[in-house]
Amino acid sequence: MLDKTYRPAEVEPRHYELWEQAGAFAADTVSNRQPYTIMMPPPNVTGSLHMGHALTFTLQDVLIRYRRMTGRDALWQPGTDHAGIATQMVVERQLEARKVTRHDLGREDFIKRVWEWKAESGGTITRQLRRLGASPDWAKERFTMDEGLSAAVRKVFVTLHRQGLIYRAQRLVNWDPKLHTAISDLEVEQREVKGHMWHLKYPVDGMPGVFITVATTRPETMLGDSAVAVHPEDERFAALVGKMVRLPICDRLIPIVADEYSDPAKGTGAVKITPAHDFNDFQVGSRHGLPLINIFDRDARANDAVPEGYRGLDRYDARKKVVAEFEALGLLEKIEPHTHMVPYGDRSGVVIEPWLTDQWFVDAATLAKPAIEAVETGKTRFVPRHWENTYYEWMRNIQPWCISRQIWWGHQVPAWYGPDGKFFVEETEAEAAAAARAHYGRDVDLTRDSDVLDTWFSSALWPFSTLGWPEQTPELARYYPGDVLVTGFDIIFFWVARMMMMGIHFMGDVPFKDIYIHALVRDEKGQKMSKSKGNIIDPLELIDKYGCDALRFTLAALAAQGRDVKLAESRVEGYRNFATKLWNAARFCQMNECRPVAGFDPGSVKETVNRWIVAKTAETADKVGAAIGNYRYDAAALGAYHFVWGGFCDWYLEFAKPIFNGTDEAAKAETRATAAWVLDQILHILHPLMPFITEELWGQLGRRDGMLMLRPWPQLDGLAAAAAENEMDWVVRVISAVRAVRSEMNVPPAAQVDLLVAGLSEVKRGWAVTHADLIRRLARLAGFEPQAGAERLAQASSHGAAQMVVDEATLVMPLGDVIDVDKERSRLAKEIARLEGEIAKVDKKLGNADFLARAPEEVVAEQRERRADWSDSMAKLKEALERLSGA
RNA sequence: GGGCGGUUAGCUCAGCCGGUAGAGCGCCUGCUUUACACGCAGGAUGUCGGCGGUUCGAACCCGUCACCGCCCA
Repeated sequence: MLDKTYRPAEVEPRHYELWEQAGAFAADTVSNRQPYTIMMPPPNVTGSLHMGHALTFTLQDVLIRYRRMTGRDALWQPGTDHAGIATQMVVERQLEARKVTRHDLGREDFIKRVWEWKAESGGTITRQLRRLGASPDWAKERFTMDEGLSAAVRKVFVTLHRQGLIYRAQRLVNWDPKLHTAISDLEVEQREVKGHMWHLKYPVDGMPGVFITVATTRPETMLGDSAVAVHPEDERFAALVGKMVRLPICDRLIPIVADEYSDPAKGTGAVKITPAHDFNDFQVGSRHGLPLINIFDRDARANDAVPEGYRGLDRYDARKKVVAEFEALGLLEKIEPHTHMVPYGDRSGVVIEPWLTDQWFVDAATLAKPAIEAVETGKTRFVPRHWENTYYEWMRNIQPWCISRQIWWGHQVPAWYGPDGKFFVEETEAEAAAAARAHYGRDVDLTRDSDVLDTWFSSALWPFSTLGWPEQTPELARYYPGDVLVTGFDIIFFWVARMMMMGIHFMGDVPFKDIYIHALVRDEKGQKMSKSKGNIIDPLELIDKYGCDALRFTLAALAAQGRDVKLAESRVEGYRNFATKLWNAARFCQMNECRPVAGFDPGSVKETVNRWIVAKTAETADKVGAAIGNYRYDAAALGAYHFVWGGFCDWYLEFAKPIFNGTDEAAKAETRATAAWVLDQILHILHPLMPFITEELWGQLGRRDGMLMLRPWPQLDGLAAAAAENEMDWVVRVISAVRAVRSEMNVPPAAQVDLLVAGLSEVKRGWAVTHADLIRRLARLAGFEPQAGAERLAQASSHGAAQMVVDEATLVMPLGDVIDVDKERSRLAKEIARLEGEIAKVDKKLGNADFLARAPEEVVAEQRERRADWSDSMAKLKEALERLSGA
């Protein structure tokens, strides 16, 4: 016998282990089933499970479990990425505690230390994924720094380099002065900052007393100015173009140039140009052939290119000194408060410095073209579709991708430098040596480029590198391209776009057919969860408290397309209650000996209740399956919830009670078998959403051949039963009507009252007789007379009665002294008034000639029918009111 | 400044192709009905953001405004 409540903590680890041991998660590469592939977006190896992971992996697991059940050879490819900067920072922080830097250790030892750390702590997130019930093919788990994946990275790098799509160049990059590395545009966060606009006066050379005033938010960069720019059509400065200014402090002559970059409406209309420290100025500089004066070192401290007193100052100290000196010179015109955007490194949190360095770049624009086309032509489809705009936006304006990073943890750039700086890009050192020998005509000492590649470079290869590429493995042939990529919108640029580019370039086909973009999980007030706000909800805590299935079900139910997921704990609690409800329904079935019957044919049941529930079950299986197939997780969850609670538990099991307590042995046996069958179907239908409780119940409710997880999804065709549905719906309506009136008229639940029914059609009279027992029971009736005549009605109501109308029939509940006749009168009057209102609305429509002429026939017919029904009901209610007047 | 999304019950959100506005939670009333109080039964609550338009008919389509959120510059 099942316990009274479901205890997830005892059940979940057990089933997970059984599944994993049985190899239930494994894809079957040699099977002849059609593959279904999901590439798991690899979480950072440093990571631990947060709510965003819980959402994305729940959604993926729902898909993969569903497809597995529908007979597909399902591969959910798991793994983690090495998260270059993040991981290096973790290990450096550990070293810091012992007052050691990575430089003290040296590169080789440091990397060894990172691997050690990975071995110890790198499995956190994959262990936590198991707690979420995720069912990827763990045997195929990969890591972006694996030998195989590293080989793929080298191959891609070398190939793209030979194709001219990777090149080395000196350009301004986003330099992180704390981490001492370049980072990509995407890793830069623009923050609004309240700063100042300093107005600096530059004396024009050869024109004593004439100044040109420039406005800047970064006065310290004037040390690297190589021009002042004004708009070519700005008359205020026309006379000055071509003149020189004598740069204060530096005592350097720099030109005044005309360039459209200068906005006459902004600041003073004249702008200082520092080509080596500003992306826009860099452009201006190259248009006018201006020198690039780099004034900072890698820490963003002033270097030797500036006057002596400034050398070694960091940028903010240099700023103060510059401003002070301008003031002392009388060249500081004014300071205005000014709010502007300042770039911050998303990892280090320090202000990023545009800095001139040698870096490796990918020609992203070239790779983007076919990737854009793939979405335009529908080879890859975004769901919801509007995300393709975001994708296009970025892809069509894509900039060269700086892929080198000045850190140690990652894939080292496969380029070797000869003594003269000439480099050789090869997959191995030996090949580089051979290339060098061919070039120099002798063996030379080569030095490998010390940079590593952006983590996203290796992640971009994930859809094929994990399958063995560049080897032509059976997995690669079978599982590429994937069916769907499930991820958050925040990663479209970082990752989705890059997988598209690399997949198409190297595999000749898109990496996935669908891209399902889900929203962010926010707190119940819609705020983004963050440590600083302290509003983080830990999925593992929710799992501990409510069970994994409750959390999964909640996330699925809230994952409506195009909406943020606003998570309130009360929702999780509610779905925990749903799990308990299911558990207790199963317990009830068990107590009533509803055991699965071998060879049970749901199509052959005789009892109306059974035909009815069988049909509803089939509908639900279809609906839920279709919803999952269309990524309508909310519809899948709510459809299942509604059927299980609102159909099976609330009605079917209640209908079954009188049968179980009755004497019709054939009906009893059939109902037991049906209940067991329906429950089994429910377990199947709910399994992708709630894998643990369903597996547990599956095990407890019968002797089974295998685990639920590997059972086929219910294919229930030909079980529709419209007649049975009409019949049972009517029974439900009658019972509901009686209950509502009892409640409204304050008839105590314990009071057993009679019910008389008059005016039933012949068909419904048959239904009433068939279901008399259960109507009596569920409406808590003593006597039930389905064929009361008019005089019986009059007689019964003359002593005080509650009356109601269901379709063509009038129901009378004699209540004698219990009833407050006035209250019943006003209740009936209110109901009549309501119907009058409805009828008036329909009459207005039907009285409109345009409506009759233009609306489709069936809509008009429907309105007519509705009117007829309502007016019948109203007439009956009026009669009821008449009868009561005599009381 | 450009783009996207949103505005429906107290809260969180559904609402397919335009044709009687729904769910969960919360709230109120009653209930030891032999599966379940993590429950049962019943109930109340709507200017579908504003305005204008299209239409026989608009929560839904179009325009516009307001507000909220996000992305990009």
